[in-house]
Amino acid sequence: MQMFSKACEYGIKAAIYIAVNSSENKRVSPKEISEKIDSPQAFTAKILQALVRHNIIISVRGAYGGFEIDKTKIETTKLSQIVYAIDGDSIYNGCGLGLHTCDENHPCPVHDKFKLVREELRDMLDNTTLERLALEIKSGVSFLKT
Amino acid sequence: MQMFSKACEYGIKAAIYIAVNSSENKRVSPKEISEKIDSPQAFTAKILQALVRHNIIISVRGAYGGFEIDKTKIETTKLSQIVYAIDGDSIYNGCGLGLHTCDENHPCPVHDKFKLVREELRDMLDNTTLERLALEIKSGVSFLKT
DNA sequence: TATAAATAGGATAGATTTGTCCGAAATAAA
DNA sequence: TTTATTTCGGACAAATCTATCCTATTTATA
Ligand code: FES
Ligand code: FES
Repeated sequence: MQMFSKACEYGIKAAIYIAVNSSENKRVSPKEISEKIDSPQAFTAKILQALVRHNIIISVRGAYGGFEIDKTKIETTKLSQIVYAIDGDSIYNGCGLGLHTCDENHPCPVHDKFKLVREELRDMLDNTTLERLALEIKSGVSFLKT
Repeated sequence: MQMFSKACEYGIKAAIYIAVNSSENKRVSPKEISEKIDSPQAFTAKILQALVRHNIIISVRGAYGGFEIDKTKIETTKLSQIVYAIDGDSIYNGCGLGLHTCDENHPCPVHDKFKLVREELRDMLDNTTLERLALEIKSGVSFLKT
């Protein structure tokens, strides 16, 4: 079960790391980020660009630049927004067995159960904020690598 | 969210189609299967071989051959066995954010929630038999394509 | 204005997954 | 025993995902 793509994994962890630092008014570089979340640097930079385009994080070009996230956005940004920016809406639509449409009136054999699991995942993504995840990292309750 | 690989999707649907037919004492060919479940024929044949190697279905070579499944096995085979035969145990282990190990004492930021979703998926796979899925197809409650 | 530092973005390479092709091996029936 | 049929299995091809490299562009500071 590949819940998220690699790109999405890196994006989530990078966003959390940026949130942790922005809460302390520190801008961070792709180099630092990829070291701290254990991800390939150039690939991570690409993913950061996507998060910038979706207005989840802010990039500052030029000397003394880097990535940061608006403090108010740390509180409001949900995991679902990050996943959407990178993987699109594939979480919400699509049949678990690849039928052309996931439809109550024309369900595949695992539709009912699959839908439950997916709903739970959706709730999880919709109800988890960057703020909470960043706090858990700061307090040492959870970790971004190893 | 790619819950199952394409190979796994095809494998599940193929196994159900074979079960439906074996319950009526009909052997089926990869050609017929792939038409009925809307999957690429040669690729599907490869996946069927994996199911044969894992003793989930039986293949009969030569003229009048094809694939079938032991009637007693229709009742006992669980979805989890099919998934395991094709995708391995990736459903049960591995961190949702790619940490080297998924560990209660060193959890990633989404560990608790992720674990819940995964447990639910695991229960679903462990408690769903081929028999029930085949019956739902026969009764027209669910569908294998479109 | 010149320079150094940093992100943006296109081109490309590697890895994995998905999919195809074809000959070999097996089997039932004529 | 021959033939037609069918799965098996290896080689190969295409598509997608992951990852790297290099140059352009932007910006702060001297
Ligand atoms: S139709 Fe397959 S998951 Fe809904
Ligand atoms: S450590 Fe990430 S899911 Fe368990």
